[in-house]
Amino acid sequence: MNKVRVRFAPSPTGGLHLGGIRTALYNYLFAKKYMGDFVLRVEDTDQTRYVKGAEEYIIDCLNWCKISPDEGPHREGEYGPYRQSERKSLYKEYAEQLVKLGHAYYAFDTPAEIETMRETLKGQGKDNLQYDYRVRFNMKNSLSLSPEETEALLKINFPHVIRLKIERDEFVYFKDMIRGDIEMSTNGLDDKVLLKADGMPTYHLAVVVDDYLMKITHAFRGEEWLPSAPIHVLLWKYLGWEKHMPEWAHFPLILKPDGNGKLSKRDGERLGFPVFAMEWNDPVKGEIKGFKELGFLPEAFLNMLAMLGWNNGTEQEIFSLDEMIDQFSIDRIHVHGAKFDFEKAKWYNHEWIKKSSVERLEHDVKKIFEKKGVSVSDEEQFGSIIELIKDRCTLLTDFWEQGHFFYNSPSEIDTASILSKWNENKNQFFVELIRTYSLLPSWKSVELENTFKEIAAASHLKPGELMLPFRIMLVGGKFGPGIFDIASLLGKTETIKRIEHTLSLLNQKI
RNA sequence: GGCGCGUUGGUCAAGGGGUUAAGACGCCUCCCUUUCACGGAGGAAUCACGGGUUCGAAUCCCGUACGUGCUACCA
Repeated sequence: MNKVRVRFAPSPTGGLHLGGIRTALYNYLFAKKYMGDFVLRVEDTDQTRYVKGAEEYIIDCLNWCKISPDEGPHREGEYGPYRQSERKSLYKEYAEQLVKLGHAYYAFDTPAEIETMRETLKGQGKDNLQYDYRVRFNMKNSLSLSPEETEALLKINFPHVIRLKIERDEFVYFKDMIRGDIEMSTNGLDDKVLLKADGMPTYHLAVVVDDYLMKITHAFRGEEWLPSAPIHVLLWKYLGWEKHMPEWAHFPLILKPDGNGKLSKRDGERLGFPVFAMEWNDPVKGEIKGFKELGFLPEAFLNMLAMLGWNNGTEQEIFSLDEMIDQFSIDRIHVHGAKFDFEKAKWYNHEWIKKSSVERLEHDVKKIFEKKGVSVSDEEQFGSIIELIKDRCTLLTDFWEQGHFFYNSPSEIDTASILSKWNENKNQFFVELIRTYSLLPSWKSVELENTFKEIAAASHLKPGELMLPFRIMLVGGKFGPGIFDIASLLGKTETIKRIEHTLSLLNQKI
């Protein structure tokens, strides 16, 4: 059996969204499972939609997700070039071969003429406005023109395209690895343009030629391609490559969480969640944040994406990339689309943060702190802080909210919550606490707690009544992990400083 | 409109003739915690509809409805 080769073939037209990454992921998983190659092919045949920087961005996203392609424009293999625009001359050759074989023809119609044809059809009450077997002999093409006329037009380089001649009343059969046997009539198909007037191929020609030349064994793509699959199957046949045709699989779509339709790039801003993997600097709309910037771990992002359309049949929901490679199978991919749920996406991230080691998180969290103007000097303390708070962080960015008070003393202190039940006894307790704490030989969480409780008992106060004030003194409000853990990590000097500070605030207010 | 593909709680889903129809997210209650989370225990909530086939259908067949995709010199 041939070596498995799959490809991810995005168009460099802007940010890479969820669906794109998932397609890349499934391709990657399949390739790695069968020790095959994962190829990146840039489908930049539409010059009008080309966006500068999009290609590099796509590669950056794949790298962030750790599903980097084995071959691509950034890493040439033996099947390059990997940009379709650089393969332009190849396609023409095959398109002309199809003309010679009688499966395609030159068409010289201007856009206006095609528009007229559609208007006429509409006028006749037809609702099928396609350029197909019903109208092609009335149009200006090498089928309706004499060979001499055609030759003359080609000679003066009259703008033209090459169209596939779709025969009527034929049936195309093919097998989809997810959906099984599929049969479609050619009657609904139009004579697709194969080669555009600018000499660039359309997707239909390019995908077949490139998959053949790049020795692709399995062609996976979104479900939106299913209706045009017969065109591709026909092309494989007409070009005489039928024996080399890849196996097909069409992935279900990712749908909008609210109403209807597939998730689009616009839905993110409308619904308040990211749709791109990473921040995309749109030339028109400016910066659009991605999952990365929002604080997602790539492991979680991929895990979430994988489960949106696939599972291994067990209750397991958390998978590492390696586990996914091990467990993946195309036939367990679902056949229907799934609505994207941002809440569930966050849940995956939370799970991944909880199970990640300090070593794994350190670097990312440090960058977030640095962005906020805090430079971490004590690595060991920082690690302990991460360990202490990671269970309460859903996003990486939550580490700041949960941990900033270790580095900055609270700018606002919720004295109101203390004041309502404040009295001289409590004040005395904290004065005594400062005195005792400052004499403490070691500064461990348990000892701090024991000492605290002993003094409370001696003062005839319930520790519970004192812990909330203590918490507010140290962090400013009613939040955060265990208060003695906080004090322990804060250190003696800082702890005492914060108690004194709040005490003086309280005295002013009484 | 035509053609294709779908349809299990609000969402993601397991299940493919006999099940009390798993599990997860979210929501609610309680426990733990004298903060908030985490964790633990419970709860509400589902087989689109109508016909068949069958002793028996969420599971098979047909129809309808609904959803979704395609119907470009875009991918």
